[in-house]
Amino acid sequence: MIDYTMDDTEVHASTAARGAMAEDALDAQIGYNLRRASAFALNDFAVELADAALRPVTYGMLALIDERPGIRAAELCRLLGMKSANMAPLLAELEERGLVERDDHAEDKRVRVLTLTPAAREAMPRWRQQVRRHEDRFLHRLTKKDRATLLRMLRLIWTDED
Amino acid sequence: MIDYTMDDTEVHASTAARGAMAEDALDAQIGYNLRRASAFALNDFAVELADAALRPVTYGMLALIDERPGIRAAELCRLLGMKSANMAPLLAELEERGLVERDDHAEDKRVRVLTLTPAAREAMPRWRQQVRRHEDRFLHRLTKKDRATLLRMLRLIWTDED
DNA sequence: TATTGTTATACTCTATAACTATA
DNA sequence: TATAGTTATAGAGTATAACAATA
Repeated sequence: MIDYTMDDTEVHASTAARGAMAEDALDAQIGYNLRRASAFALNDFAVELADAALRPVTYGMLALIDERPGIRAAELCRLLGMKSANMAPLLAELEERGLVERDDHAEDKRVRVLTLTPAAREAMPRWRQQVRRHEDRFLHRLTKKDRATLLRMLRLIWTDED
Repeated sequence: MIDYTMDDTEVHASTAARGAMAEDALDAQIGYNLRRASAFALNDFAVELADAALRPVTYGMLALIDERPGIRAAELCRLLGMKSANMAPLLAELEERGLVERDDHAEDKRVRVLTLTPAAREAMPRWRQQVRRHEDRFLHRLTKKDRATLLRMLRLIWTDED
């Protein structure tokens, strides 16, 4: 059993003097550190995928369409936690760039069915490799075991399953 | 030496068919899950602190000024990872709302020295309690030990120390 | 009536550039 | 020259509202 109790000497003098707990320090808040870590990773992603002109959101869309070819736009929204109002212009951009195809559904005329173009399918392995490099870079201080633990905990935060 | 080979049974059929590794699945990427978890927490923060009209960024500013009264604006920027160009209007907003005081530095006339107003100092304990409630809510599926581990790993991602 | 997808619009956060006042 | 702070502006992400077409 590991003891994670905060050492009182780590409490900033001025906060302790006013009775605020170490638990309340901004540095001790997971939400704050989650936001900083996410911002750090987003920034690193932008650097690594700059030449591909892919941002985390657009890469996520491509990756999921590649994993589930023929997926509906509404389903893509649901899986990525996006509003369809925000998805529409991004799909238009990816279609314009020749990466995504939007086809009519056979039975339901409201539905748009999504697939990657051959060009995008061909590029995906290289983009995936860049993402792997990006992850290895911003996670370089975490062991493989750490990373698996982190992944599990992050999923516990935002998903309902497991 | 640890074996990091992915179990083939976890590979989604359609991706495995095209030779993509499970490691490459969007769901398996820490960056993606970090972004989703952070977005989830940000949203929950907004709900909990809506009545106080505080967002994560403005709360962070108040919390740090409270921890380090008399801090310089430039130092606040550095600690929070913000550009001074973005900090300025937020400080103006908080001053306008009677929460922050901006005073001239005694020796260096360029510097603005920041303190909480008595009203803000009085309100901080309630806001801190709301933040604790928020953290307990979005982290309810993580044990205390999990949370300490998560905190450590998030810091390893975005900070240089430790 | 409900769902799919779209357009329009607004807000927050972040980024760069240009500027001033001061060191 | 360099630093502290400000203003202006633009981009990316996300939110709601309103709408047309279809189920």
